[in-house]
Amino acid sequence: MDKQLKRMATMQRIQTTGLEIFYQKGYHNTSIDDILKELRLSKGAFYYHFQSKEEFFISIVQNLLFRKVYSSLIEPIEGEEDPLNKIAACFDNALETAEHNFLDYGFVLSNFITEFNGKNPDIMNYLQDILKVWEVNLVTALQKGKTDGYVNRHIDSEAVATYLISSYIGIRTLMVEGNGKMLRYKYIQQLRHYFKLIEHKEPA
Amino acid sequence: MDKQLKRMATMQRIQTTGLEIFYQKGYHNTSIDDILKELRLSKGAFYYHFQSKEEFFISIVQNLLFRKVYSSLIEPIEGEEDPLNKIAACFDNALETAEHNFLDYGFVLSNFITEFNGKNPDIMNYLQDILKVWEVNLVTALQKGKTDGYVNRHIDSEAVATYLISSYIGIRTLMVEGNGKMLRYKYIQQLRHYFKLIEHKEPA
DNA sequence: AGGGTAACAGACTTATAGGTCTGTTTATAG
DNA sequence: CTATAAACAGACCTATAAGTCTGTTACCCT
Repeated sequence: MDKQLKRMATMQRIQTTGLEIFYQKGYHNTSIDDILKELRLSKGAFYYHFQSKEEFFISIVQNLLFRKVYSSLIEPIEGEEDPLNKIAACFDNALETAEHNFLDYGFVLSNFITEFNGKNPDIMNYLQDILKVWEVNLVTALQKGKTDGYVNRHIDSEAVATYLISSYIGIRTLMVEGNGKMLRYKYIQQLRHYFKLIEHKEPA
Repeated sequence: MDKQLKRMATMQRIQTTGLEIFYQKGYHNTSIDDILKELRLSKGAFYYHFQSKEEFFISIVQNLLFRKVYSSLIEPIEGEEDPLNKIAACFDNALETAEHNFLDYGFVLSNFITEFNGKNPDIMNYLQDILKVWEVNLVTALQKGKTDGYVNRHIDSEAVATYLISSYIGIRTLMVEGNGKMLRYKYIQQLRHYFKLIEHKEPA
C-alpha cells in the first residue's frame, strides 16, 4: 500500500515542476528531458507513469491547473457578500503574487490557451472548461450581489463577467515586461472606477 | 534593377505567408518547411534571402506586424476628435474582422508576446515596442480629447490606455473559441458603458 | 530470507527541423 | 551571344526531442 503513496508522490513531483517549466518556456519549447533534468529523473521513470507528453500535460491541467485557478480566483469570491469589492480584492491579490514572479494560474491558463488555440482541440477543451467555470462563478456572484443589494439590477451579469475575465487576462499579458507594480495599480484603479457604474445606487 | 524588384517580391511573399502560418500554428510549432511547402519554394530560396528563422521572424515583426497594427489600431484614432467614440468604433471594427477568422494584428501581437515572454528577450523588445507606440498614441488621443472637451479632465490617461489595451488583448484571447459575435457584443457594450464614466460631463 | 513486482535507469531508435552546400536555372550587362 | 552573378532547387548534415526497450534497484509479501 505504501507503493501507491510513492507512486502518487513522484507523479505529483513530476507534474509540479512540469507545470513550472511549461509555464516558463511554453509547452512546445520544453522537452521532457528539461523537466527530468530538473528532477534528476530518467526517461524510464517518466514513461512508466505517463503515456505521452500530451497525456502528461492534460493530467497537469486537470490535477493542478484547475484546482489552483479554483482556489485562487474562484473560491475567494464564492458565497461572499459585496461581490464587487471581493472581486477587486481577489484580482489585486492574484496580480500581487504575479508581480513577484510567482505562478499566477489565471494567467497560466490564458497563456496555454493562446499556445494551443487551433493546434490541439483536445487540450483546448480542458482549458476552456476552466474558463467556463470561472465565468459561471462570476455571473453567480454578480446575480447574488443584485439580490443582496450590492449590484445594480440593470447590468448584464454575463457581459460584466466576460469583461472582467478579458481585462484580467489582458493586464497579465501586459505585465510580462516587468513594470508590474505600476500596471497593477493602474488596472485596479480603473477596475474600481468601472465598478462604481455597476454598483447598486441607493434611491434618493 | 529588375532583380531588386524580384528580390523584394519574393521576400514579401515569404514574409506574408510566414506571418499567416506563424499566427495559425505558433512560432515554435511551425517549421520553415511548412512555409516553404505552402509557397512551393525551396530551402535554398529561403536561406538565400534570410539568415535564420529568428532573423526572418524579426523582419516580419518590423515590416508587417508593426505597419499593420499601426494602420488598423493606431492610425484610425490619430488626430480625430471625440476619441472615445473613435476608439470604440476602431476596436469594434478590429474585432469584427477577427470574427471572420482574419488576421487581427493587435491580437497577433499579444499572441506572440505570450509565446516569446521569458524565452527570447531580443524578439520581445521588438514586440513590446509596438505595444508602446500603441499606448502612447492612445494617451495622446485621450489628452487631446480633454482639451477638446470630449474627455473628463480628471481621468488618468495612462491608466485608461493600459486598461483599454489589456481589455482588448483579453477579449481577443477569449474569442479564440468561436462564439466571437456574442463576446464582441458584450465587450463593446461594457466598453461604452465604461466610457460614460470618463466622458466630459457638462457642468449643470 | 528470497522471490516477485513495482519503480526507475539509461542506452537506443526514429522522426523532425534548422541550417549547409553544391549544383542548376535565369536574367542582365557588355 | 556569352560571361557572370543573382535566384533558386534539393540532397545532405546535424542536433534535438519523443518514445522504446532492456536491464537494474528497491520494496513488499509469504
